[in-house]
Amino acid sequence: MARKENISASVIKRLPRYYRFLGELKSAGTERISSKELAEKMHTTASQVRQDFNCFGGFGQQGLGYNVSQLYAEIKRILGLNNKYKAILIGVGNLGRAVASHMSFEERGFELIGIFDRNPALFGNTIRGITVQSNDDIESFCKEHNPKAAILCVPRSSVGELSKRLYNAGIRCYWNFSHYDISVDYDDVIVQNVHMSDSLMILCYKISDSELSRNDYTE
Amino acid sequence: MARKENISASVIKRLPRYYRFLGELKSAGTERISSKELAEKMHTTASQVRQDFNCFGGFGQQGLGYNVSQLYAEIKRILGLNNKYKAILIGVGNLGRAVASHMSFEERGFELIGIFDRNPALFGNTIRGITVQSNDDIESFCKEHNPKAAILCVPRSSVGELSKRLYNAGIRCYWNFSHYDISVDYDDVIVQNVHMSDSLMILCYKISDSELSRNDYTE
DNA sequence: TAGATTGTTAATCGATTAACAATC
DNA sequence: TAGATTGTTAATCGATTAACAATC
Repeated sequence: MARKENISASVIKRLPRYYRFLGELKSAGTERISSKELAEKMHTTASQVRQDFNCFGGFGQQGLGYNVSQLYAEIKRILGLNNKYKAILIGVGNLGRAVASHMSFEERGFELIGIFDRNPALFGNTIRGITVQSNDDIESFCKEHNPKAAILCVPRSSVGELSKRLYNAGIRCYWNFSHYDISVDYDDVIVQNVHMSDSLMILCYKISDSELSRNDYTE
Repeated sequence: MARKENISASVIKRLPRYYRFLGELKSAGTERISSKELAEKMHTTASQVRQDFNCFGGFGQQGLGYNVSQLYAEIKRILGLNNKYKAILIGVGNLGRAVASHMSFEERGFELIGIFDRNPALFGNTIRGITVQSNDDIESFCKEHNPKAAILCVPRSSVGELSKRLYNAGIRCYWNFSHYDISVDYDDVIVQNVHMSDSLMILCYKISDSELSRNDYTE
């Protein structure tokens, strides 16, 4: 089957996890795997595994299952990880520094080409061989290097103004760590949020909910 | 209506976002808001807003809408943010340091009571007034203080062994930043993942997919 | 009272699971 | 060929949206 027209967000969200598990299998030297085996490993269902892969065309062999290396390569291609989208990072607090220094951009389809902060004390520092520049230089830098994406590691209060500047400088793709909804301001942007606080609140909900249910039993 | 028995994950995921927007409205001095207005602000639908809130009982007034402060307080209660779950953090790299020093645990239902690392060079450092201790002391610390949750900011390769130790020390709730699926090992744990790499790969997918579609038009 | 907006039920839409013919 | 497992269609389940009676 050919690639489906519109892949649902549910499917896309699962792709990185498939990619991870297949990467492990590949490293472990496993050559073939059936949808049933993979589903058991990942705590999901064989039906879902097959449905997911078949959104992009059939990669398996009836009677034999899937070739691990081939499937791994296909998912890599589907995710677009062979790209080298130029990205700049803004905000070199602890979080920005963690992202800049430890994230494997090259393996995730990106290339970090610029780092910016508003604090003069940080200008000139290098992270990963990249010199931290002033936020004031963002526009000229974008004009010269045309980055595709911006990584926002600045406080919530700065994002409104900053995203406006980045938008005007031609950037339409954002990896947003701030507590701010960029997609509410623009509708022609691609935004991927990492809302850590939201995640912590959901953990809190799960814990308190589990305690509620426990009380239901004992009372 | 009384609280529904099982709240779906879809609804729960939206709660922190409601909480954020209502917090802003409250700060701005808005006293009442209708599901329609809130939906427009948040780029969602009035139906969904009302359905979501009605999972937990009716907080609105027919003809008048919702009282912002009251609704804010209700969602806070629902999320369990009034709790003070004791948490320990393991791994003081840049990411661990960012989380330890900047996350508003108190406003998210948690209290950070211990920080651990395996690197002796860090022992004795203080973050947020908390002294970094050796990973070796985790068991005795847990025995004494009984933390509810563990925050994992260690590399993927350490999580298998570490989560086993934490599990044996009685911890069942994990906020996991590592690239590792704890829930695959245990089925009586509560895990909330922040998989930053997965998020970056999804951004990559979205970008490359948007470029594919553009090519479809021009060809 | 009339207008507005909720709470809630019904309809629609989409995602997951089950089933099975195709085929390696 | 027989057994296994895919690709794909059909059935089920759940989530979202629409509609409207209840009521402030």
